Amino acid sequence: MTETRVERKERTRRAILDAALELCEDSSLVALSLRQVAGRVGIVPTGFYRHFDSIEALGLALVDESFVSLRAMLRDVRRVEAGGTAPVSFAAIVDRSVDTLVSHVHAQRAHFAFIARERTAGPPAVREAIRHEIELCERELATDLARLPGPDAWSAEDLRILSNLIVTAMVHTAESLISSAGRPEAERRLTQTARTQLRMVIIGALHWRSGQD
Amino acid sequence: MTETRVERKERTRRAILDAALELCEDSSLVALSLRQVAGRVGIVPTGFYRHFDSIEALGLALVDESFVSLRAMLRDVRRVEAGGTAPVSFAAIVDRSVDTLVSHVHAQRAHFAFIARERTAGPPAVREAIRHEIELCERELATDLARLPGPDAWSAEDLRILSNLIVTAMVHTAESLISSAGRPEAERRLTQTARTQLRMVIIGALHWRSGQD
DNA sequence: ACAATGGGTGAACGTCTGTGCACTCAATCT
DNA sequence: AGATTGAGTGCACAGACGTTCACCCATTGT
Repeated sequence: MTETRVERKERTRRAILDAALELCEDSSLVALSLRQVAGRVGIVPTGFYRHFDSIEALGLALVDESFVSLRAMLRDVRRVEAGGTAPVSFAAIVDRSVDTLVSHVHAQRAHFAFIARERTAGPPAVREAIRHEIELCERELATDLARLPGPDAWSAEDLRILSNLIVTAMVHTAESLISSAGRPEAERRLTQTARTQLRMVIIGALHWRSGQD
Repeated sequence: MTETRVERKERTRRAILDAALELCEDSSLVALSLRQVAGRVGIVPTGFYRHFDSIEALGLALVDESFVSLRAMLRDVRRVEAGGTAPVSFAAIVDRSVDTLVSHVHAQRAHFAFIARERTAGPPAVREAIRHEIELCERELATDLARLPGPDAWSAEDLRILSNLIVTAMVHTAESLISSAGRPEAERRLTQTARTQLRMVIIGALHWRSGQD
C-alpha cells in the first residue's frame, strides 16, 4: 500500500479544486457544471458528491483557498514594512509593497483571478464570502496603517476609509495585471501606475485635515 | 393598424434587452440561456434569432445601452464642474460629483450593475468592450482634469494615472451602492466614504511632485 | 389586387445537465 | 479472519439546452 485512504481522498479533492479553478477561468462559477469538473478530473459525475454537495460548496472552498494565497501576500507586505528598525520612506514602502503584490499575483494567478471574478459574478453565497474576507483585510490594513508614523490626525473612521481606498486600488491593479498576462511592457506600466497611485493616496492622506479648503 | 411593423420589432427587441438585463442580474451573461430570455419575453426560442445572433451579441448591445446611461452621468458631472464662472472649491466639486453618481446609480441600477458584473465575468468580447469604454471614460476625465486650476505640475502621464485611480474608486463605489440597495444608512455611509476618498485623492494629486520624499 | 417580406410558430434533433440508485472492492476496523 | 466502510462505478431518467427546418399570415411594396 503506497497510499492511505484519506490521502487518496484528499488527492481527488485537490484535483477537483484545481480542475474547477482552471475550468471557470474564462467564464465563472455560475457557468461551471458538475459534469465538466468530474470529466476533467477523470471521475464519474456522481463521484463528485463524495467531496462536495454542490458547485456552490466547491466555490466556498475555493474562496478559502484563494484567501490563503492573498493573506500570504499581506504577510509578505507586512514583513517589508516592519523590516528594519531604521525609519524608511513612504516611497520605499510603497515600491516594495507593489513589488510584493506583483510577484504574488504572478505566483498565484488563478487564485487572484478567481477572487476578482467571483467577487462580482459568483453565486450569492460566494460573493458574500469574498466581500467578508476583503472587509477583514481592510481592517487588518487599518491597524497596520495606525502603526505608521504620521497618522496622528487620522481618526478610526479615516483609517477605515483610507484602507478601503487602498484595497480597492490594489484589487484593481491585480485585475489589470491578470488581464495583461504575458505582455511584460504592459505589466511594467501597470506596476508604475500602481506605485504612483499609492503614493498619491498616501500623500493625500498625510495632508488630510491639514490641507483642506 | 395601431403599430407599424418596425415599431413592433423594436418593441420585441426592447423586451429582449430588458428581460436579459433582469435575468442575468443574479448570475452573469455566461450563465444566461437563450431559452430563458425567450420564455420571459413570451416568444418561442427560435424567435430570438430574428433579433440577435447569440447571447454574446445581445451582451454587446447591452454594453452599448449601459454606457449610454454611464455617459449621461458623466455629462451631468461635467455640467456641475463647469457650472458657474466663479471659482468653486474642490470640496464642492467632489460633493456634487458624488451626489450625481449616487442619483444616477439609483436611476439606472441595472445598467451599472451589468457593467460592474460583466466587466470581469462576461464573455471575452463583452469584457473587452467594457474595458475599452471605461478607458475612453478615463481619457475624457483626464482632459476635464487638465482644465481645472492647479494642474501645472501634472504631466500627461500623471493625468492618466490620476484619472485611472478616480474611475477605479468610483466604479467601486457604484458596486457597493448597488449591493447595499434598500439600506439607506449603509448608502449614506458609502456616500460619505466616497466623498472622503475623492478628497484625499485630489489633495494627494495637488501635492504631487511638490511634497515627495 | 397581387406578390413579397419577415416576425413569430411548432415540432424535432442531438447533446448536456443534475441527481437517484444499486453496485464493486480495496482499505480500514474489530 | 471477518465485518464494515466509503470512494468510485455504471445506468437510467427527466429536463433544459442550442439549432435546424418548414411553416404561418399580417404588414408591406408594387
